[in-house]
Amino acid sequence: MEDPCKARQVLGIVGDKWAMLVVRMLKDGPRRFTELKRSVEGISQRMLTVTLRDLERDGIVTRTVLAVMPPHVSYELTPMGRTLREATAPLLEWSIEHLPHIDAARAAYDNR
Amino acid sequence: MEDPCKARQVLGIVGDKWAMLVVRMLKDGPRRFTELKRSVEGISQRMLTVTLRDLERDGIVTRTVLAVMPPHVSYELTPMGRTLREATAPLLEWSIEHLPHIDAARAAYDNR
DNA sequence: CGGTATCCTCAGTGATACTG
DNA sequence: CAGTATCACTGAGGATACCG
Repeated sequence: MEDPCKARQVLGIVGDKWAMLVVRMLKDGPRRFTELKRSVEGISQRMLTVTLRDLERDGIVTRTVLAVMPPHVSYELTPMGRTLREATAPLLEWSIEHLPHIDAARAAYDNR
Repeated sequence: MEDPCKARQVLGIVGDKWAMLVVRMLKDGPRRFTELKRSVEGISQRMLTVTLRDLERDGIVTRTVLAVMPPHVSYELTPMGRTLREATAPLLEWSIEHLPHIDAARAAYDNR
C-alpha cells in the first residue's frame, strides 16, 4: 500500500489492454480459446494468444491441452487468478456508479 | 459488473500508465506540479501535464492556479477522485500479498 | 514554476497467411 | 482448433527547446 513500485507492477498486469477482459470471461469456469476469442469483443487472435501466455506465465491462468484432433485447449483461472478477479470487483462497482459522472465531467470540460 | 464496456472504460482510466501513480501521490492532500514531478518516479514533464489534464477532464482532480510570480499550481483529488482511490485499495493489498508469487511463477515459467 | 511546441522513436497491435 | 510467423502501422511517450 505504501510502495509505489508495487503499484507499478500491478499496473503491468491489470493495466494491460486485454488482460482483465480475458480474466473476466474466465470468472465462471474454464473456457476454450475460440470461446474467449468470440466473447472478448475486438481482440485479435494474436493478442488473445499473447495475453493468455502472459497470464499463464504470471500464474493467473492455467492452460490445459487435450491431445485430440482437432485440438482442444482450455483456460481456467488459478486460485490466485480468482483472488485477482475479486480484488478488481470494487473497481467495477465504482465504474458503474461513477462513469456517468465522468462522462458529464468530460462534456463540461470540452464545452470550453 | 456485468457490462464489459464499463470494464473497458475503467481500464481507460486506471489502466493508464501514469494516472494511478499520480492519484496515489495526491491521496494525502493537494500537491504542486513540481512536487508530483519529483515524487512520481520516471515521469516526464510532458506526461505529467497530459495525465493531469486527463484527470482534470474526468473530474478526478482539480487544478488551482495562484496568479503569482513564479506561478503556483496545485492539484487535489475531487470527492470522486477519492472514491476512485478507495476503490483501487483492494488491488494494492492484493499486490502486496501476491506479487511475490507472481515473480516466482514467472521464474518457474521462464525456466523451460 | 509550470507549462507548450516539436520532433522522433519504438513497443504494442492489427492484418494476413500459413500449420500441426 | 489453436496457434505461429511476418509485416506494417499507429500513437503513446521521451527528449529537447522555448515561453508567460
